[in-house]
Amino acid sequence: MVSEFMLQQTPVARVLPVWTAWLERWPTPSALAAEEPGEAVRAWGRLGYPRRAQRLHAAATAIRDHHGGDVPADHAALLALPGVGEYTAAAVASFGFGQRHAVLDTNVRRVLARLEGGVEFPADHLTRAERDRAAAWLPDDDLAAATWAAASMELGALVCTATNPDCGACPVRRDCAWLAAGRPAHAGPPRRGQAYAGTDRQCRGVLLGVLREASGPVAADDVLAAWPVDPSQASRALDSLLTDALVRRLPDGSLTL
DNA sequence: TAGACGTGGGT
DNA sequence: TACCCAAGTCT
Repeated sequence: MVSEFMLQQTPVARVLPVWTAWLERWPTPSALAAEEPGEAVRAWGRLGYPRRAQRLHAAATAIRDHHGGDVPADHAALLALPGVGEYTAAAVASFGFGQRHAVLDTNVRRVLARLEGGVEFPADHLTRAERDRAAAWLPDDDLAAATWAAASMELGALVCTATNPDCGACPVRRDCAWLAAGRPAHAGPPRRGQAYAGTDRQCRGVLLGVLREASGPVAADDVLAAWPVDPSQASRALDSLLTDALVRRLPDGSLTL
C-alpha cells in the first residue's frame, strides 16, 4: 500500500529508495500513525504531491483505529481510506490479497485502448466504457485475475509505452487493433499539458521545500523569501498550504511541517 | 467533471 | 531548450 501511494504519478525509479527507507522506519501502519503527519511529509522527500504523504499518514491512522492495525483486505474498506481511490483500492486488493479486480492504471488503460480500441491513447479520464472493457478482459479465477492485472500493467510499463512502444517485442502484437491499423497517431485535441513554471504549484513546492529541509520551525518571512519573484503569489501559496494543513503555524508565528 | 496538485528524467 | 509524462485522488 505504501508503494502504491508513492507510485501515484511518480516513476518507479524515484520511488524505490524512498519506499525502502520508509518501510524501514515505519514497518507497520501503527508505527506510522504514532508519528506526526509532518514527519511523513518530511520523509516523503521530493517525490512530489506531498498531500499523498499526508493522506498515507491519515490512512495509517484509520487502519490503526478501525482495522486493528492491519490493512483491510476488503475493497470497500480500502476505498474508504484517505488517498485510496479506485486504482489503489483495486491494486492493493489484487496484488496484496490476490483478489479479482480490474486494476485500471494508466498503463493498463493504454494497453486496452490500443489492443482493442485501436487508438493510441485512452481518454483524459477513466470512462464507463473502459471499465466495461477491462471487466471483460479479467479472467474468472481470482489468482489468474491478479496475475493478469500485474501482467497487463507491466506490459504497458515496459513494452506498450506511451512513446516509442516496442511493438516488435509485444506478445499480443498479432491481436492489436492499433498496430493492425498502422499505429495511427492520437486524433482530436492535443492532450492537455501540465504547465508548471511559475504556477502556484511550483511556488507551493518551493515553500514546502524550505520547511522540509529545515531541522526545525522557520520564520514565515524566511519561507516567503524563497519565492522572491512574486511576493503576493508566495503569500497566497502559503495560505493554501496552511489551509491544506501541509504547513502549520506555531504560536510564535513561525512555520513547520 | 475539468482542473488542481510536485518533481525530475527522457526525448 | 521545451515539452512529455509518470502504478491517481479529490473536489
